[in-house]
Amino acid sequence: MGSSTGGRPPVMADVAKAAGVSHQTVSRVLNDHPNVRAETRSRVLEAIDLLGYRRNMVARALVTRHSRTLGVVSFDTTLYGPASTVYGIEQAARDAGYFVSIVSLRTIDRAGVRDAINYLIEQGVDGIVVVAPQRSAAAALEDLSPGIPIVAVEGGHSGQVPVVCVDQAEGARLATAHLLKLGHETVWHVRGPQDWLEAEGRVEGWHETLSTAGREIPEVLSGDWSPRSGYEAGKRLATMAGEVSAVFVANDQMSLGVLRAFTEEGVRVPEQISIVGFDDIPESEFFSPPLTTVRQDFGAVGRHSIDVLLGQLEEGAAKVLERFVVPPDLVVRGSSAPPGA
Amino acid sequence: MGSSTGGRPPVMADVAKAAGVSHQTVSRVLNDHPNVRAETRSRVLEAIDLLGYRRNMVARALVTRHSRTLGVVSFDTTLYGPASTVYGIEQAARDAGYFVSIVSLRTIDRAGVRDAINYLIEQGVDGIVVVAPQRSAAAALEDLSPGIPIVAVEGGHSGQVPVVCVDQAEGARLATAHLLKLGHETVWHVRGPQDWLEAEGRVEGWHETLSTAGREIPEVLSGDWSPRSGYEAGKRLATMAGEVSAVFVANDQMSLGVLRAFTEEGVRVPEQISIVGFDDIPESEFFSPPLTTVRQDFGAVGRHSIDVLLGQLEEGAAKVLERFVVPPDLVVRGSSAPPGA
DNA sequence: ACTGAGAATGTTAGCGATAACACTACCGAA
DNA sequence: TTCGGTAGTGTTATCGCTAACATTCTCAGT
Repeated sequence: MGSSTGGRPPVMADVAKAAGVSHQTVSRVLNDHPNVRAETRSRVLEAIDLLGYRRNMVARALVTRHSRTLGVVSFDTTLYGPASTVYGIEQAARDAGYFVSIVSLRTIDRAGVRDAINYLIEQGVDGIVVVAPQRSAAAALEDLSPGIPIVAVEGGHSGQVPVVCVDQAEGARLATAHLLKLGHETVWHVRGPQDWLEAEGRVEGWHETLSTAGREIPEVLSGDWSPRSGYEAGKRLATMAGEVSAVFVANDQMSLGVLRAFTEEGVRVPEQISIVGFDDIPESEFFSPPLTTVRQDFGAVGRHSIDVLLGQLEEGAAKVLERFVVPPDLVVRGSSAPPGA
Repeated sequence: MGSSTGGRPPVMADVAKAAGVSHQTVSRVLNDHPNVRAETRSRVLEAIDLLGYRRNMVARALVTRHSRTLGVVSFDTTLYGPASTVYGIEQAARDAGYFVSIVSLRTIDRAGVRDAINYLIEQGVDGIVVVAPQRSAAAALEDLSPGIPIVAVEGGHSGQVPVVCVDQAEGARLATAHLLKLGHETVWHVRGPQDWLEAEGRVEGWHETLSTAGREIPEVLSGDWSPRSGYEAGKRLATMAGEVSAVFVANDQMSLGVLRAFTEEGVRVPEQISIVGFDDIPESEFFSPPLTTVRQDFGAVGRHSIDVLLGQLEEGAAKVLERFVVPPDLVVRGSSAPPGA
């Protein structure tokens, strides 16, 4: 590749010299300016190819004040939900011609989120998506230095930034109503961890559906999203097998734990107890029995968050603080059936 | 925040004026140069705080020629393996004071990988980690424009770049030997997709262990990592329940599918057939029965890849092209037992 | 008091690109 | 012929920072 540039990678001036034009003309070719003669353009392109020239985006970003890079702040991208969301965001960003820089927090707290955001701003990102599924993370969005567009995914309606999220309460309503419609007297619930907004939303939808239907509202069991915590909840539910006929579990991983506990305790699903999960991870279809669950469209969440972000970027700060809600779907499989079936 | 900078974000010169020093002194404070009087330093820091100044890393990168950003090229970061690897890389990079820019490919082919790498180089990353678990991706590393350190994770020994990976063959040996030791005559295998190096490595270790032990080598079944493909393989294996007593499945998701198929066909695990998986995803412990599997330490892979990359960065190109292998572990659970137990 | 070595600070010159403006052709209309 | 408009190109300034060198200050040793 690079010849006659003395070892160092070629810069625009080298291309200009090789093509016999000014560096500005090279810049025009690179940026598709209309006022360049076709012959000149091809001569420049030839020189670029010959020298193996690559534009220095850092220098470009310095003068244009745009890096065409977006920042993403997330939490534990090993979990299916966050991983899928981040993937969706990355794909949507790239389709829009943007790069993605990721900061994956180990623990989420106000300071961590704020630091991550500052870190990204220093790096010169044009906008930031914060995947903030926890109350404490959402809170961190309250005290923000303005000046850069931010979108929260799965965050609360903090009022400070636009939010894109799946309608958790609606998903819980679908799940609970499905079980009631099958004929169950009431529905038990294994909720997610306290600090998570998604867990709250699911409790809310479940609670609302039961009370609207005038049903008894059982004590809520708690988990931390992990299969193990579901297993523990399942052990407790198994001891109450007489009074429990249907359980709405706040995610699929915990559902797996509940199923395992039931299997160990000889509780048959769905004959004795029906189970509905949440997320529709790829494994759910192959649980024993296959899990009825609520599917979230993470790809849509990613795309919308990028849409909103780029909207802010292009239309300036005057943009309305929207709240974009993606509807979930119920996927019915073998883990739910009429009581005593 | 920012006052007296006329609306625009403050720059170093603004801080300098506010502190009554030159911008160079501000730079020195920011870069922890020794030759700054303590009193001056604190005056500068005060001004920084007062103005809400944030250093422009883009300008800094332009002059230092280092962005302190690393690029990661990956494939389908929704899968547990890649997601965990990327997470490990990101954490290790941040601990080392580096940012991470991610390009997540939808499909992996030579052109895609090369474009992604060029894309990242243009962006000014200091080095690149390519998570290239497929043969075609590894091939893309052959024809590389040099000039920037690259490390392959899970890639083949292409000879062009250093590689960090888990010893797949060793994991397969552990799994197969475990089943033989339990007393099984031979071990069947459900392999991963053709193009994947990990799938090849696992086949290799399995095959080698069987032939070393002088056992018959059964026909290999194929899957694509998905639970569904495991399910289909499981259906076939169930029809041969008489002659099959042990199966080594190339990942945990497929193992789940196999388990599901066996459950449907009334094949009991581990009484009739033992199963060993690979990966140790968080769900495996709660399968029915809990899955014996091979654990990969993705965190270690991430850390080592960053180590190698930074090593290249700091010690120049003279670095040896190493191959760093992380050993896997066997995790014994309920899905494996002596034959006919 | 004088000197010289270092510490502490300031000044100038880029990094590699784009923006803004200046300039040269060339065209058709007056 | 003269003029104005526009397509095509070049020149200069600038983005915000650090490197390199220049300068001033401080203080011990004579």
